[in-house]
Amino acid sequence: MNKAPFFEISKKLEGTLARTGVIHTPHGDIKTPAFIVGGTQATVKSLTNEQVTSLNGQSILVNAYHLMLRPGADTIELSGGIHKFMNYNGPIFSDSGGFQIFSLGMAYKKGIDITSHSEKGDIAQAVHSSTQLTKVTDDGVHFRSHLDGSSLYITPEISMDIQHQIGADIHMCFDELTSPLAGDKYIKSAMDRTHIWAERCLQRHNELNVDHSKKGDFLQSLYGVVQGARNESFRKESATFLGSKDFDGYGIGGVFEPEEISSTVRWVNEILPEAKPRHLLGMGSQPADLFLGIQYGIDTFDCVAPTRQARNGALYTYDGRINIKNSKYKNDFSSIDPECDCYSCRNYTKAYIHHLLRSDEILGLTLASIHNERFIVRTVDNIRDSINNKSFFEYKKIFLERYYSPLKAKIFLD
RNA sequence: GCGAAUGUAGCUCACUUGGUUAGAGCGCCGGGUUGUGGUUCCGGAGGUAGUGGGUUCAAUCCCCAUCAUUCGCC
Repeated sequence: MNKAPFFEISKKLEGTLARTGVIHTPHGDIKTPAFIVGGTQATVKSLTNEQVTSLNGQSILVNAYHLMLRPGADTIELSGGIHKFMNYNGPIFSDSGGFQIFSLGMAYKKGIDITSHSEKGDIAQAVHSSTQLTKVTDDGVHFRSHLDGSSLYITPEISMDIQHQIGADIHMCFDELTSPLAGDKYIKSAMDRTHIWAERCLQRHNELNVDHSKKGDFLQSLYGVVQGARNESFRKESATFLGSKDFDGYGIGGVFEPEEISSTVRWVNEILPEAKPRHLLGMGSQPADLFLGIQYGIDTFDCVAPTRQARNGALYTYDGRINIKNSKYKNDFSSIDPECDCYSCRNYTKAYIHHLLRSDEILGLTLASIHNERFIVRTVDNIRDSINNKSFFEYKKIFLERYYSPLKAKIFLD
């Protein structure tokens, strides 16, 4: 069972952990650094795959948790795999669903999740809500479907079975995410469990790949997922442990704030094997995330916020974020950003998109999503170019000082 | 012309057997969203209770007049 080279580094930026390169997958290459477009339920909300491709999206990330609930992994397997099911022939990542089970899944649509509670510092509530609807054992996790409340059980092996049935190119290990505000004792035990689960995932994954090989199907890849919250020694321990195992790449989970990137992500990436790609899970909704992540060694990002924010009217411009639903745009017939090359900016005005979103018209979601997704994808593409031509730091300074303010950008420029 | 019903926030309507600061939904103004929450979440502004009298310690509420709207009848 010989796999082609999975990741190749092209250029490294001296004095940083940044690099450019290529991830080779059975469904095409990904030039890195790259922003992986969020397509949780086997669709990038409001966009066709052609639109994703035309805004230069190189790859889509789907979510095993959502897909196992609906339509079910069996249906996707029966259809011929996720690429055929959703008619997307580019590289596809799948997330294990660990995050949903530990945060979203238990309190879906109730405004209660670990992130929001960590913002409020409401540890008791976060811990309470995280223990109410899920039960973690060393073997696996009992939890309830957010769709119908039915009881479900996932182990690392079941997660790999599901992900292989779905059939993406790159999978994530089933991990246990902890609140950054949880106690060290719990963070440590969850991390240790995540490590054992990672070994179990890897073993099952390799067995499943043998099956694929026998059938002549393409081989799938697996990333280990680093945890350890904000604790430096835990993060380093996690990176050391997982880095010694034969994963194809690594996901970094449990990072919530851009300020954590220059600490947490750096600790981890200084240890992880340089020759393997690193994916920052769930981060990348603002330029600072992208510049810092790449500077500290991230190769790929995924984040649903650009499209979610677009659907709610928050649009990126080089001069900062605007809310297109504000009344001041009612009669503004200029494009969202005069420097933007996206389909929406080339063809439509602020006033029109303002009207569509206020009227709850479906096209508004599409035009806004195209703009935001293009803005983020282009920014990562431009950062990649800036590494190749060694202008990274100049580009970063100019971009961030303009997007935020020179004062605010300062915390990201050290 | 006669009779009836209804007039409370921009709109549609509540509540009050008469008693602190008259509420809701929608709309309006603004903010949030990071391993997905389109139809969402969080704030905020906005009312001389049609108008004028009367009864009462106290009226959006009871009474009278008047105006407006709607329906019905001549």
